Amino acid sequence: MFDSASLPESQRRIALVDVNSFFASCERVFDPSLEGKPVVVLSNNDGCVVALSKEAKALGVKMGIPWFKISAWAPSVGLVAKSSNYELYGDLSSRVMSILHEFSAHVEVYSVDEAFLEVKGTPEELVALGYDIKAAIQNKLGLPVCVGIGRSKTQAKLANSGAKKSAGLNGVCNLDTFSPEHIDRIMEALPVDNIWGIARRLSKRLNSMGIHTIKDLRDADPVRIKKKFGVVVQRSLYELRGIDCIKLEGERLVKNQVMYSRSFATPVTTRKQMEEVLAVYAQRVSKRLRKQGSVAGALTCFAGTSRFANEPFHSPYRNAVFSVPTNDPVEILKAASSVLLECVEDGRKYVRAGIMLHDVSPKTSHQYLDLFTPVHESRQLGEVLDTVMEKHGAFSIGLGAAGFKSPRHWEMKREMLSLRATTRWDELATVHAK
DNA sequence: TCTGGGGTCCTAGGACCC
DNA sequence: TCTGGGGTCCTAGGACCC
Repeated sequence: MFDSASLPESQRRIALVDVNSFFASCERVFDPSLEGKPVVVLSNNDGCVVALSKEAKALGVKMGIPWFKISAWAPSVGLVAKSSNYELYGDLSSRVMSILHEFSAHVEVYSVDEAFLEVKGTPEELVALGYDIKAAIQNKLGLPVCVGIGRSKTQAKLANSGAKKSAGLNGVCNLDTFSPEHIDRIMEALPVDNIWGIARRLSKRLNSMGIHTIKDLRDADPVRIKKKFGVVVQRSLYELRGIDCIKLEGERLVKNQVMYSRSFATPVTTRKQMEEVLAVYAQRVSKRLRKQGSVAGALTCFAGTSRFANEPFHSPYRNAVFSVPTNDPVEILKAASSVLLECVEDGRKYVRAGIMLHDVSPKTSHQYLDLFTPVHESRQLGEVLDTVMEKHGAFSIGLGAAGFKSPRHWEMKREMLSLRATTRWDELATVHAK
């Protein structure tokens, strides 16, 4: 463990550790033949590109492009596509995070592939620490990371993108090692939307006020910025100056909102089919809720036709409130279908649907009387479904319309799936001796 | 033919209260 | 006929993130 306790508070810094092209790098861990090749990972249904290796970026492939638009061209440039394998990524992610805990007592897991760490030390010590972290994750997992270090999360983000872009830094960038003049030059060269928290809309409005670069925002008047853009942009401004306003948080294990939503492999066109969909989705969303030990007080249920079709875009959604907070799949299904099915129209081509649960709270906080406990919940139906599916597969049991043995036509398509090598015994990687 | 999924935080405005 | 002002809570929607 890096001992930071004896160092003064003024040497406290924030490091952002981020796995390079995370999904693509995970694919490479168990398929070394992908090393050095352009690789993309596709969203569910093999729809769009959601992750790209550096070689794929160099070919000009863009994040979010639909796979069907480049699949014919891909072989001619050696571009390899993989379906997303979230089981594998999730497992490697938790291994990365546990390694990071060896380097700091305070780690905030920010997303599947990045974390903020509290670190202390002189600028040189912190650069050395960055290389240690990088080497540990490379050696233990075979995943490449970059480390950015600054006085605030926003500075750490900026440093991290520097570490990624500038080959001379070898993947570690500590802003404290640059002179103020050098930092000015860096900030002057970067458009304001390179900042964490400033995207297209805000940067357009900032531009119209004459704020074009990161330096422009850093040096702007905070009061004026707050008045025009609110506290969020003002915080970014202070963070750029090195005042940390966005505190390091603990890991958020319990979500305030839980959603299950999927696009269909082929459109759903009738209420009857939509009812099947909701039955499956209710089961899955309630499983997520039970997994974090919560109950929900309300839900939103939605469906949508394609934005890209000739027919007018139609996306009905409805809310429902439970009389008693619940995680019971039967209650969730009843509520979802009663509100959504009345606004779903036979004959339309729905391409997606979802169920979102709100007012999520810990189950233990509701010590309500037996009288008010939904009858299915009192029989632990949700847990029974979880157990049977765990043992006999996702289609072995289901609620009402979802209780079919075979997959439905609208179920997800993943044609280029890699092995779930770290979580399934029957999908272990095979090593071939030469 | 084929265009992702799962979150967070903030704000403005309405409802309601005294 | 006249019709305040301040506070809180809730919700929908916007913007952002990965």
